[in-house]
Amino acid sequence: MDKEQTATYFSFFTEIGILDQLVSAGLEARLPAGLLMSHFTVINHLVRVGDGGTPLALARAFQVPKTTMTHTLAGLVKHGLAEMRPNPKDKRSKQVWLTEEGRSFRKVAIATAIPVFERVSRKIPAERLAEVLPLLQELRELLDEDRDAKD
Amino acid sequence: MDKEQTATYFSFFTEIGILDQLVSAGLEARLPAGLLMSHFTVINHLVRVGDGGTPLALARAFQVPKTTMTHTLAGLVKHGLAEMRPNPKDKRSKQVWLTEEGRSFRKVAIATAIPVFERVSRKIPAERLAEVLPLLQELRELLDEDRDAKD
DNA sequence: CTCCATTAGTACGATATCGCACTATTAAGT
DNA sequence: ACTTAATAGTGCGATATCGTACTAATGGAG
Repeated sequence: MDKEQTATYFSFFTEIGILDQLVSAGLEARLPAGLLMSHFTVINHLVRVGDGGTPLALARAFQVPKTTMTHTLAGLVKHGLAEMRPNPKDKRSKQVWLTEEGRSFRKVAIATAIPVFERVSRKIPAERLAEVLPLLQELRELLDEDRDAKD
Repeated sequence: MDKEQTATYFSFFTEIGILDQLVSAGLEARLPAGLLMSHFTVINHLVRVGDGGTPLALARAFQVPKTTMTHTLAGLVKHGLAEMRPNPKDKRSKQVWLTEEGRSFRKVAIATAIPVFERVSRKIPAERLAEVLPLLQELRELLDEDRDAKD
């Protein structure tokens, strides 16, 4: 791979990182006290993908050590946003379920971001982002598959 | 803003977050022991924007508390990747300068990512990312300006 | 010049994240 | 069935990140 191509990929992912930093910091500042981005992203994942999965599955989905997920889930349970149930199929394991509070928490959190979206939309309408979305999803799936690669 | 537009913005930023998570976790796993993503991103920023700035300026650039930046910079100094000098224009302040080790560390770190870029390039050539890059940069600048917004 | 609000950095305690080691359970080989 | 390897989750100690409070220096008002 030549230098220019490498630079393109690297610049792209650098921008991704900066964007995530800006969005995460902005959203986290609007969350209720005691709740962090990690809590929100887990809740969001459970809504998108469906709940009832195991803590370990969540840890893998987020590329995070399972001990970290244990801690994050404990926080969600403490705030009444999720509940842990024994896994009937495996006595070692558990299931993570959203509560109603968890689902409404997500809605409220997203709602707080709408003013930001509106300011962005003056310069960048939703259609322009929608055009790019498939590329991002394709890229995400590609990197997801690539996780186990050795080098 | 209607529901569909909101969903588009939100999905977009969700993808951004997932992508960053995948890329960061992958790159961090390739860094030398004791060095984290925070160290790499600061080094990278210093190369891109130029060194000699103050710790506080870095903290603001990364949307991070200044105490966090103090800690991260201490790690860079400890590993010989950067050095702190007194700021001749302000005796309260300091300047952060990259060492040669710091610059070569960045090159090595980027090089370890090239295999990933190459696997991605089989499905998504650099040109397709280059097309999208201006949009990401525009979006980043927009969000950057929006930081101080009240609601 | 003096006063004092502001700013740059740090010390310190609290929480988040991580790696390692351990228990309980399951799965696999014989 | 028995033995062993692999898996799911947790306890615990280490480091990262964050919020508060502090010191030193700056800069502006009078």
